[in-house]
Amino acid sequence: MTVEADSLFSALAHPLRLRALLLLQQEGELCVCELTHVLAVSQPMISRHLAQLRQAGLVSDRRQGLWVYYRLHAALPDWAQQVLAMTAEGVAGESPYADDRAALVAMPNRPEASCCA
Amino acid sequence: MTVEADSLFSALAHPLRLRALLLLQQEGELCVCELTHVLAVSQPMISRHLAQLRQAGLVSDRRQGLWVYYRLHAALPDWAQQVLAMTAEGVAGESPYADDRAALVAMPNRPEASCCA
DNA sequence: ACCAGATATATGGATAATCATATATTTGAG
DNA sequence: CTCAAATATATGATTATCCATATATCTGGT
Repeated sequence: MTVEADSLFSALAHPLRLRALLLLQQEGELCVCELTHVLAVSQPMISRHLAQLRQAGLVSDRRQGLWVYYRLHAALPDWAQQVLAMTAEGVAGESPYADDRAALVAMPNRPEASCCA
Repeated sequence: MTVEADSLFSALAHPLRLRALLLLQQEGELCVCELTHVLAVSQPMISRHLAQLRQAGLVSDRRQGLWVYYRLHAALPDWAQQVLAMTAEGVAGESPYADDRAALVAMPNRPEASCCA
């Protein structure tokens, strides 16, 4: 009941938020600078959309030094997580989703946090 | 590739379209008058949203006498159908989705087509 | 002619993009 | 240690764009 279906789907309705959520679903945790780079948008723009996702209760953020890391919210209902997982899998080969993942891997100077666990 | 993820999720972003699609997912086929009654909106309004779903390739329609029946499009990718099924299951107990199904069952004078198969 | 359904147009309200600015944290000079 | 600069992110405010609704009208089938 915490997260309504309406909130989830209006969040997913924007291409940028969809791409961001699918990335988070697959990567676990990403910082703002990574999302900015991969999605190739301005910093205020990604920040805006992340704020929306945060306010909708879909993601949670954590500050570590200069960086802020986002992940899917732990309280996301199971069905919602599965919706994301299924979508990620369904569109895995398509553009721009496949390119996003490639761009992430290719990104130089990623702040670690998950690189050398 | 026929149906993009973007189209699916922008369709789902409107509460009315979400409810309609979930009903179709569960019921198989419904006519416009049933959707109008259950969702309690004006005829032009439901017609407009159904037209959007049709143009997005999410549903197909079939005329039978006076009535027009809608169903999920047969060409919907598997993952998209699963997204709908999973959502339907996930919100089954919640409002207004549970009420919608109840209203459908309680509706008087439904055109048959699926009542006495 | 009557009924179910579809569409056109106009209007109001929400949503997004943009630029500028603000906050938090770290780094380095003195 | 303190203060200024630099970096990462967030937020205000404005403008533009899109989307939904309402009313009226049209079409297609009986």
